[in-house]
Amino acid sequence: MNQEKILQSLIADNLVSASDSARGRLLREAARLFREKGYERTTVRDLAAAVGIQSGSLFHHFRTKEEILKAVMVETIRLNTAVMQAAMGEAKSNREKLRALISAELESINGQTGEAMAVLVYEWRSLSEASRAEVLELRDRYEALWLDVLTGLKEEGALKADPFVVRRMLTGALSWTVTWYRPDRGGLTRDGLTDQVVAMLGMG
Amino acid sequence: MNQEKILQSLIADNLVSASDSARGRLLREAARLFREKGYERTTVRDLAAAVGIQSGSLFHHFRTKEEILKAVMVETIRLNTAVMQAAMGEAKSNREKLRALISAELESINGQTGEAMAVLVYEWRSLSEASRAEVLELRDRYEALWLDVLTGLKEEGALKADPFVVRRMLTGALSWTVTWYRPDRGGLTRDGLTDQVVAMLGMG
DNA sequence: TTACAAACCAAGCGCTTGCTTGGTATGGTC
DNA sequence: GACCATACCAAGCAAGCGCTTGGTTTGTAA
Repeated sequence: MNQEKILQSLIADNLVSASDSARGRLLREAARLFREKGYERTTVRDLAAAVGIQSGSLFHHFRTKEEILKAVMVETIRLNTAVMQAAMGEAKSNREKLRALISAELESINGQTGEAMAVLVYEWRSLSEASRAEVLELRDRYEALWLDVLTGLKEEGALKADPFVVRRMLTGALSWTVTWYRPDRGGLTRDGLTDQVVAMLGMG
Repeated sequence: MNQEKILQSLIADNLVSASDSARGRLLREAARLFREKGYERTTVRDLAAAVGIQSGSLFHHFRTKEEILKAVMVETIRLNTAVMQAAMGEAKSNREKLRALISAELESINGQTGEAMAVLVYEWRSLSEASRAEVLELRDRYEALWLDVLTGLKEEGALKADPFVVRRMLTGALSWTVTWYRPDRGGLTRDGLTDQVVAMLGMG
């Protein structure tokens, strides 16, 4: 699988942690807890218990609790940016690229990295000013992928509305799916959901 | 103004607090602080300082800190449901009703009640199970307004996608505007933004 | 076997938190 | 003038918080 190869190379470059490492396991549990209870309501004792160590031992791996939150966010953006770039690489036209982006973002939000993506959306206020800047810079690079495609579609005349406005509407609509979309519980498949979004934009 | 009359009658029925009452002032400041820093990071000392009293005096008006959060949410939903019903009452067709709903929700999110609406979206995890149920019941009544109109449009053939899916996409897209839309800072007016959303649904 | 760093534990410090308590000022009612 | 409810203050308690500390176990390599 392509996504697996991307993950491997990111791990090799030390840009994200392997999920079977101590650090990776901690970050996965942290994402789960942060999403479930929120960052502030999750204590370092909760985090430690989730990976089976004492609370003090956390601070051997991370200097502060906030650093854990930042790591969850940074690694998630890195992974998803790489996955997006790969998904787009296979598409020829801008229409196909847009569909690939929508599908990939739905996968990010509702798949393996879903919990971390929710943390990214809901918990940015808990970051310090410095960490926020760092995360935002990565986020900007991710957003540039979208804007390139949408601007292309605008120039082709396929899109009438402002690319920035459309991207922002899509950000809200797609990230909100995390609160209601359950692909397992019958009904809509991920492809079906992607179809609906594309149709909503008048690009079916 | 019509909205003012609605507010007056809700105040008379004791369903929302007058903004010049002690309770109303506290709830307004609470919404501001909860949105700005998040519920957990806002201390009762912050809240008390914002209205110029001692922290202990808060508990003369509310039994717990959580009760303040619940009150912010409950009163906001009550007000916005009433405003929505009024906005829809003036519309004839389902198309007009949908436009009225979108416009009114954008107003809720980006106008006076914007801070409270953001709290409603971001802070529900901080509610106890009991409070959450109470808020959700009010929320369901609010959502029914949307679903009635969207289902009507579906039956008329004006809408192709599933009403539930469309409503959920709209919920995400519209509530997300709070993070980027600044009507004061030039550019898009509220009407212009409403136009773009309507057009996005193929109903321009 | 020795040496040493990484990973962890047990205990608890210092601080902040939500909330309680006992008491006081104010204004209206009989 | 006595009474009382409402709104508030000043002080602080008990619990929980992030994080530190000093010491122990575990894995690796010479």
